[in-house]
Amino acid sequence: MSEIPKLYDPQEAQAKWFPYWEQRGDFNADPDPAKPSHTIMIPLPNVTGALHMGHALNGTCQDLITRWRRMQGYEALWMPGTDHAGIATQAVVERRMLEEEGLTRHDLGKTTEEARKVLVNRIERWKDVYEKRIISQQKKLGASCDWRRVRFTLDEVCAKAVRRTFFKMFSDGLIFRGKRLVNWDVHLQTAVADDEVFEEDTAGHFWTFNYPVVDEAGNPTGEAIRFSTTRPETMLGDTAVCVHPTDERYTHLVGKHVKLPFANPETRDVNIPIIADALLADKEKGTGAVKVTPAHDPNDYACYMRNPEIGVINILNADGTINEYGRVDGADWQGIDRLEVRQHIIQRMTELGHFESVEDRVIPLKHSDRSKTPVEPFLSDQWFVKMGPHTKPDGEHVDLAQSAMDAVEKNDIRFYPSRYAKTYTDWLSEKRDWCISRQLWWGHRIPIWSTAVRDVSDGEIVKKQIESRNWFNPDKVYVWIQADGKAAPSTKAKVTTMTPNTFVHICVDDNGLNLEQSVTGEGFVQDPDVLDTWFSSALWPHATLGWPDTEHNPPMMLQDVGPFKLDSLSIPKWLFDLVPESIARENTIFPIGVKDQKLLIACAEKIEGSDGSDLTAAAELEAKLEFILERKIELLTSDPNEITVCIDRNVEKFGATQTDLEFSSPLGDIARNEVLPYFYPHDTYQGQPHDNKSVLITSRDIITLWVARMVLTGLYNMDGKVPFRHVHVHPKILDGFGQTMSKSKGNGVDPVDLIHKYGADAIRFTISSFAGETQDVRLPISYECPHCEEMVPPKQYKLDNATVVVPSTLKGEFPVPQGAPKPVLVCPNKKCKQESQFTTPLYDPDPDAPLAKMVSERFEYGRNFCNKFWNAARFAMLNLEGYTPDEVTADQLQLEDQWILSRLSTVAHQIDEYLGRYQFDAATRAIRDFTWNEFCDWYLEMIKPRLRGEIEERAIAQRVLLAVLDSLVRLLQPFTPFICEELWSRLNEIAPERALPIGPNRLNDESSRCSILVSRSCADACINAEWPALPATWQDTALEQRFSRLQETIVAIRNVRAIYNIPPGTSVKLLMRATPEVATDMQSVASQFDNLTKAVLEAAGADVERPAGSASFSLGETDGYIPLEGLINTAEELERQKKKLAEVEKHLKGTQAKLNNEKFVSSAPEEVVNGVKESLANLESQRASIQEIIDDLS
RNA sequence: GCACCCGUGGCUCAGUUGGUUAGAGCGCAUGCUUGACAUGCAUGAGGUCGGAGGUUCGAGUCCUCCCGGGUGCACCA
Repeated sequence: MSEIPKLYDPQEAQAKWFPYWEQRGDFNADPDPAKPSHTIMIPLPNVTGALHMGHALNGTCQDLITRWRRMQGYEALWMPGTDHAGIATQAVVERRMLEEEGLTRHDLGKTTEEARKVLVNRIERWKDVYEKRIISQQKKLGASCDWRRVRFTLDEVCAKAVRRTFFKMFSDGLIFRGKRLVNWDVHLQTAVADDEVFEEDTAGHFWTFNYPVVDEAGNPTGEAIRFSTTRPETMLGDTAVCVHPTDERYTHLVGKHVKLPFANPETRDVNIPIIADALLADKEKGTGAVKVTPAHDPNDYACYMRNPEIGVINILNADGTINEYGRVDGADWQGIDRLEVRQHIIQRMTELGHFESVEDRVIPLKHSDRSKTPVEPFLSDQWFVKMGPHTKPDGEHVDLAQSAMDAVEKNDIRFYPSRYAKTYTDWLSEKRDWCISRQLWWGHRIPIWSTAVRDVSDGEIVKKQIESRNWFNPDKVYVWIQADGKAAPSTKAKVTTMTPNTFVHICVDDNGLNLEQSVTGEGFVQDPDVLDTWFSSALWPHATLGWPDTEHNPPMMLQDVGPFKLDSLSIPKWLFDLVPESIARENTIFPIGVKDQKLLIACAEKIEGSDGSDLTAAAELEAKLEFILERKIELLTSDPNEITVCIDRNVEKFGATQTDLEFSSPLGDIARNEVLPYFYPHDTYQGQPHDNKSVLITSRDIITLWVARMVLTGLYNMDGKVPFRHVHVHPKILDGFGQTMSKSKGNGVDPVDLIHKYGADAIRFTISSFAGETQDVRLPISYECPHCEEMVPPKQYKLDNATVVVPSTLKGEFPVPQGAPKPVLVCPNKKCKQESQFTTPLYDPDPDAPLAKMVSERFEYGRNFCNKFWNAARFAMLNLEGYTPDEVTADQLQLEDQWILSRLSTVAHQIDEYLGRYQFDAATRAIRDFTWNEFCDWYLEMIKPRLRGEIEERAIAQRVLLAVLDSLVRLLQPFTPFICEELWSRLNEIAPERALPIGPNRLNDESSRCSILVSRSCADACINAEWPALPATWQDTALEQRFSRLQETIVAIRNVRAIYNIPPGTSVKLLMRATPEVATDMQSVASQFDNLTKAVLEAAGADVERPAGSASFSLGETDGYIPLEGLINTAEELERQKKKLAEVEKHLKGTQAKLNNEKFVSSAPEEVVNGVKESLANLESQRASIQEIIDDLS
């Protein structure tokens, strides 16, 4: 065996064991009817950027559960992947493009379609970089995902599911076209979602104007109606003035009109109605009258929906300039920016005498997160999914939101902690229709082709087109004729009527014909928009398992798997049989699947050319590719099926795409998707009852956006089956100031930096100790000086409206003045005082200069624990010389053995309970306390004499020690997998056969001579080892109580030793007064007093007298005396005892009062009363003892 | 405005259905250089559980109000 270093080296273990697991296929999960399944779908990270602490927490929880279930015998799938995150990713790439090249997306091609292709291409490259980085970060943390199954929301598998779902919903009439006010970013010329908008208080003005009231002929009546606005330019789009129906100032005007002072009668009505609407107008606010601009204000739009006769006028172009409605009476503002037009209008209104007043006001203005510019409310056509009750064309009733609420109501899905069910239900109960179209280029393009029918002859042409096309197949193509002004879809459209002002929308099923080619040029144009990112991520749980393909398992990606053995992969047997031996030789090549009667083969380790040369060397691979292909084909010409070869790392070079890597059988009856029914929650699998556990582990901010939508699409697509049974919501990680961590605040910590400093196990262990049920964890962070590793605390810095975090010892100014040097961190360590850069959102660091990383000392918790555990194992292994595996019987066990086994069983059961409720913090504490405070501090110390003793007692101690250590390594594997695998391999080397505690016998059954520990050989790897199932009967409360009496006594002796400063090497005498039973018990463990605190038990019994000049302690049941003639200061000892007495008397008083209270005695439960009585007796006995000592001393 | 969460020793957090003397880690103090571990060992100090009421034999735990911190959703002419 190699030497065991004193310090655990996490980096070495990480480098060694992750590739080991991956190559062995330990993370792989494939359907196995003999095993129950456990599924976790990763909350897919965005490819926008690298992972942060929140992801680390999220990943740790999932990996913990996955590893735990895997050891318990579940086929545990943790599905990895990433999200294309439409708007966020496109915005990042566009912003970089603009900063670095001065290009907008429109500059990328001559036509929009061309530019679109170029942009998407660029984003794809960005995605490749970050996807890789994200996956490598996750692997560094030890994530045991089935990495063969990595999915991306835009890949072909997900795209199929998206198109099928869209078609299904469309033909069910659940998808419709409607108007909606969006937040329009005039700078990026795109809509931004509500959650991508931030509010900023901006200095603005609050103008009051008036509109003259006119009579029916349009002549002024002399009256005017006053109103206020912060955006005067919207007057161009006013279509009404609104008052409250009970506002007596205005009731006589309702139904009359006002004249827009300078409106152009050629483009619009110049007289607009005065309407009453209680929801819009508020008597108390402003003048009580409000102008209505439906196209540019959400409330006004809602008012218009209630009063459609007033009409809508959109006055803006996409770039924020005013459109043709800017051509007004006496001026032309078309093409001028809205803010400039605002000034013109104020001036014009003033000239015409309609200005009343203006005041300064701070206005909360919505800004785009992406461009940081103000957004404009902008009315546009969007696609929606109906969330509430709906009748499908076939008459069936659906209610997507309701179905998702019911699933939680019926407990098909449970939230942990349960309070989050409320967030979920509250949001769903609004049943607000889901706007699914986004004006972006990066995403799933909406599979709709449309054309407008302007007049009757147009309609006839389109009608003939549709009817005559051979591509029209009612099952694959769904046509929706959207009549003017009608938002909801008609019933399944027959192409009969084709009235003017109609839109014809065609949606094609994924398996339908290629409409793009068929209809392009026929007047049909594909919708330019893409789908909301959440539309594809909502399908994640079933799409990644291959839905809607029922005939093939989802394809897998083999990436960087390295050399592996043929038999280590879970390949269906039938496929295995197909491989000719000549291909399988050297275990280097294995079949991947069959496609179009072609066998796909991957080779991994070494391919020999005919001349014996190694063709797998990376540099040579490409050049000799053709040769290999030919060679293999030639080799197999006797086979009726043609053979294609593909290589794991470079699939695409062989002309195969990811989707070619399909597991499918050439035999018809096996050709079905097994992965979906096995891993998606079903109660049965292959006709047998099936135990599937599945949990979604996520943070609370996406309960609505993501969790709710996964449930409703899951129920909709999967015949009413929920996508997961549990939802665990974990806390958020905040910085030391209590703010969320983010790049823009400069307080984001890169988990990889932490892993580098403390080790992955330490990070995992610390993180899981945070993950409790009460939300939000503060993680104070520091900058680490790159020169001397000094920790530099952060401080907050207010910058404009944002708060950023910067080092507290800083040289330089914020914001950085033009041309001035960037601020730098100055190390506060007097011996260092060197400067360095630091992570900040304020500017990019120079790549060459040293950078202070962000770390947190909190992770020493985990690091120290790992090291402690390492050394405990080290101690055990150093003491295993001469170990022989054999049975241990109950009567061979010492007190400490029985105790540690009782504790072990208790803790193992606790861990199962806690993990089952996702209480990671409690589980972590339990295993830590056991390992450190019980196993190390007491058990190891107590068996040291036996390990140095005679052969027989040494052998028993070794066996029990090894059994406990073995269980401990297993129990810790989910928490700290790397160190456990390292220890496991060392244990397998030293003691391949070791005791696995099993068996039903009670430890305290002295008459039993049955073996309670049975040796057996262990699994190769800890990751696959059996999870400890320790008999609950080993837990022995009485024994644990006996043991704590011993512990308390030892602590009391140590206390005396510390107080009187007795050197560690000096022995003391100990006398104990106790009941005969306790005295006997103490005598039986007398050697431990000597061992643990150098105290020699001289006497124990009921009649032991306190020797003069003794230090004393009283524990209620027992009193102890340590003769310290000469050492003891009588006055000090007296003082100490008096203090103790006062303490005891205080508690005694309270306890007596309780028992004197008749109501307490009569109404409290019996065991509580008995407990108090016991406590009283104990206290009284203590008081008596202490009093006696005091009398003696004074 | 509505909803949810949090406030426990200097710091970060536990505290199960109310029930004997409220716990831990870090930090602090004192003492430990020989074999598992100073990323360690031993001992100790430090808390009227944000405030005020209430329910109860009994409240850190339940109820009401208030104060402070956070989050989500709505709204802001």
